[in-house]
Amino acid sequence: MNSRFAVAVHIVTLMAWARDEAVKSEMIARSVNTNPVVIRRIMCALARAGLVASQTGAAGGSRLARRPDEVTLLDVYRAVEGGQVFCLHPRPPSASCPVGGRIEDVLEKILWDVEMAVEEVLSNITVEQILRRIKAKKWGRGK
Amino acid sequence: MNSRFAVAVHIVTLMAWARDEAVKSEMIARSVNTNPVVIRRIMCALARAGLVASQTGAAGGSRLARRPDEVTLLDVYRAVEGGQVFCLHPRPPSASCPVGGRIEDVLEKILWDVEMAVEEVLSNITVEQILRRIKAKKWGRGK
DNA sequence: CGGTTCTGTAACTATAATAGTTACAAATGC
DNA sequence: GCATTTGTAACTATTATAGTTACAGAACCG
Repeated sequence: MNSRFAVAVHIVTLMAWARDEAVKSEMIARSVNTNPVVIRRIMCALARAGLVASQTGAAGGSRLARRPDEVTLLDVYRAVEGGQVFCLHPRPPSASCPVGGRIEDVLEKILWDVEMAVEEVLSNITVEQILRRIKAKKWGRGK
Repeated sequence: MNSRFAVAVHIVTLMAWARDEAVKSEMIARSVNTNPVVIRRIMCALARAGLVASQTGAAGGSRLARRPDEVTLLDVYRAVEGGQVFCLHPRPPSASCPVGGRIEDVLEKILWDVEMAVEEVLSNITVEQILRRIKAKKWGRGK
């Protein structure tokens, strides 16, 4: 299990919150409660996918490259997550067994269906919606 | 990523294939191409969930505890997989940030929706169906 | 220009999960 | 009683993840 997806959603939400203002990795790191380099690594993946744009130098930082309602969680998922939720056997099953020789094809189709179901859910949530949900939540300013 | 789910499906399929005959971990290990202890560990999880029944001793082995059409992949998934597909932040976000203080609730709901979608797909596939799909596949007896 | 402030990235460490392995006690059937 | 098989502990190897330090290069500002 890894938390890259959760952190990536946190990042894009912060940038949507900041509107057109550039956000620095150090500020994001404080909000996420981690190291700035961890943020920059994930940010880099988001930039490669064209979701955010970063600028080096003084007054640098990152901002969303698209409108928040044009970025879905599927975009974010694909940007930071390698591939599949589940994986197949680490070593190929025995080809001389009637089950072992054919199970991989069957499993592959099932894992594909699972993957599609996950992506369907994620594709229907935009960063804009997340921001709205956050703003709708009561917030007494923690400590 | 882990392959426990794939191996567990392989195991129950082999047992469905074997009908009422007890299958030994050593035979399963050959088909899966791994060590018998790896099989027994996963088998143990399946037994704890009531999906299979094992017997020690000579002429021992394991068999399905229910009919193949009464075991779904959701049962298998729940038996061998701890919890969620994705997870939240490793360390709690800053409570003093308007986004950090509220993002976890929002994310939790989303991850829940994803989990439900995965379980929905898995709950609609039975071991019986897997066995049928395998039998339907051409098989020239590998090497 | 020169200093300051950022990002991008390499390199390293620590931690944890997974899989694989050996070993053996306890259970079971013959 | 003896052979066989599970359940489980203990250990190793490998890998992924996260966290950290360090620094080159870009960009702004005076």
